[in-house]
Amino acid sequence: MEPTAKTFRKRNAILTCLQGTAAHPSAEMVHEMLQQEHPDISLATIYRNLTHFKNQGQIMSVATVKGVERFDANTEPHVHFICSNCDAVIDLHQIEMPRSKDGEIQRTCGCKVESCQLTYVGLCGNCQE
Amino acid sequence: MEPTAKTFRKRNAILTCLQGTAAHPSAEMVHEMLQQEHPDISLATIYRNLTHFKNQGQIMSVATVKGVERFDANTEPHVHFICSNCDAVIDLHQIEMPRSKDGEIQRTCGCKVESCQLTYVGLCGNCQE
DNA sequence: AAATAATTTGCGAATAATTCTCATTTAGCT
DNA sequence: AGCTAAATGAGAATTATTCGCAAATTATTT
Repeated sequence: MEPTAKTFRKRNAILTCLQGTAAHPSAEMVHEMLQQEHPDISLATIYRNLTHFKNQGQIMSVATVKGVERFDANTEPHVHFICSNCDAVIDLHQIEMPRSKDGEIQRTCGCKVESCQLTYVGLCGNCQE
Repeated sequence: MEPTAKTFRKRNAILTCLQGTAAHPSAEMVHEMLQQEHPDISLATIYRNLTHFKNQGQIMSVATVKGVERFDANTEPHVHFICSNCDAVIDLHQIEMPRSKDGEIQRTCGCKVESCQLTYVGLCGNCQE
């Protein structure tokens, strides 16, 4: 069965939601954001599709903030900042990722690198007063 | 009340356990590791003391792997590798942390950096066959 | 050393995030 | 329309973590 425009309406809504936000939302946040458009969408559907897209490589999990997983439709490696007060997850596009050390890691410990995350933690502008 | 040798026997056992391992264990893993020494120790005590030490800055949470928080008694910033197959958390002492960009982050987005984590994900030596 | 106060602990219940089951719906194909 | 496969909703189940409280341990005072 080939996917068409009408297929997977809610599934697509979830991906579109993620692509249209910079908030790096959790499953619950996506659920809330979709209430207008799809008031009957189930939380289970959100979770199911988030793992689906994650497996497909269309989204990635960028962090677990206070026990809650946060997602990003931008799968290009980039740096994040997490506010330990308000739990905001913010892109730091200005900061560049350190150049890949995959070869060195493979050589020194035998580990095969597939991805890399650089995350700063602290207080965002709002939470500093 | 001043702490003495006899005080906080189980509390100290938990810290010692963390200091003596490179496994970056979860609460449950610490619980298992202490079974010999303290067969009656409760999981709640592990959790309580892990948060206690974390608040004191004596340990830190280094990652959440498949929904489970992992701890490290080495609070010096250093790089980690997480195996997505066996969930091992490995120190990459050879790889250096990128030099602190705190000033640049403060300037560009107003965020005040308190800590930083660099984490590689992939397959460890054992899990590559 | 006994009495008292403060802290830590064990146990089991409570919470919260996530996953699972299964019946129902929806979409695509004939 | 009828058939098949995939997606969904609802609520139950699972899992990690926290909480409440009484009992135990340790420290402090007498």
